[in-house]
Amino acid sequence: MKYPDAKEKFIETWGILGSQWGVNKTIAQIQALLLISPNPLSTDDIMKELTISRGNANMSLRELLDWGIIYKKTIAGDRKEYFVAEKDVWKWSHKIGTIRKQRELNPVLDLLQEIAASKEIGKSEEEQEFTKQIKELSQFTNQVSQLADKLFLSPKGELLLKLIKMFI
Amino acid sequence: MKYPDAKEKFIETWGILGSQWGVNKTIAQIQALLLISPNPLSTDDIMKELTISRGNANMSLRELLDWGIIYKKTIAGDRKEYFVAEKDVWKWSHKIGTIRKQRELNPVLDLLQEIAASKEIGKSEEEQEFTKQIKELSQFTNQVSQLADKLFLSPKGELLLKLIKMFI
DNA sequence: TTGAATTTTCAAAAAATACTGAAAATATAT
DNA sequence: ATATATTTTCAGTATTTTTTGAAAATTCAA
Repeated sequence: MKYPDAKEKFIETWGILGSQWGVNKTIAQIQALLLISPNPLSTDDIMKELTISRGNANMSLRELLDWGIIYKKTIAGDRKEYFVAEKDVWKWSHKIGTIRKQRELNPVLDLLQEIAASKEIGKSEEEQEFTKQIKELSQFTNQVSQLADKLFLSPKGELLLKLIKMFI
Repeated sequence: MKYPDAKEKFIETWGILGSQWGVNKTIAQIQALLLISPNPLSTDDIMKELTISRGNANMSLRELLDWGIIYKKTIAGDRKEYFVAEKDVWKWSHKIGTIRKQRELNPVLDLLQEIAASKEIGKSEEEQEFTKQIKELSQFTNQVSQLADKLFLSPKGELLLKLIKMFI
């Protein structure tokens, strides 16, 4: 596969992957584009490359900035704003993971814990099964969550991955 | 929180979580409903409980069956089909993880490897940066993927989680 | 200041996704 | 075989999500 095809296919595929996992396609594609770009790109560059509107580009860039996985960059003597991606895979995946865990998973974990701890739920077969399942789910997700936190908090990842490999 | 509220909130929240992660809301809600139900439920039970159409219930149930996280159950002397959830958290999350990895992640991993190995990509600054980023991404995802496989392959999870905790 | 360049906003349009409901197909009892 | 219960299908509809594009706001150089 030659470069232009490989590039297009990568951006396209990254967009599809995003949308399958709840990330807007354009947002994922802009990240992909900036990830592989050796220099900062302006909004116009991005609009042209992905054939999207200014509004869409602007909103998507803002979201990527909010996630902290792209940065603004000014170029001397140029009024336009330019953007660069955080290129360290570990850093940006860490940020995405942390934010999504906090925004989307934590509310569920909190609800599970609240229900699991509730004294108001009775002893009928139905309510017992409910409590049992919620407790198991709560315990399981806490374990996974802890593991994720520890993975993410470890400085680089490679280290831990190697460590884990050793023990399996 | 009393049982009916807790139940409703759990099903609702599980549906929201699903849709944030690319799983149809109804499908997630049906799984939630079956997870906490002490007895098998019929299509009509599910339709009534979630106020959804027969068509929707049928299609969603089929998908959950395809994933292997719910099962059909017949009740003697009753013509209707009933459904039960796989209740072991480790088992059903393992199945979901495996299927989604295979369907959605593997194509991306394959593409990354193909590009990373391509001899057709040149030496311009742009193409070098491209190859570099693809290689890093490929290496990183392979590590994560291997870790995930090993986690999922370990018989129960608890074991490994404890092991990991020990070494952190 | 003024005005041109640039960015932001957001109502409206388009696209993607999910859901309904009734007809068709299938299964089962008599 | 026939009638009845049950399940499946899918065209049409509704809903949600995404995108556009042009007006408003902002920035900045002269």
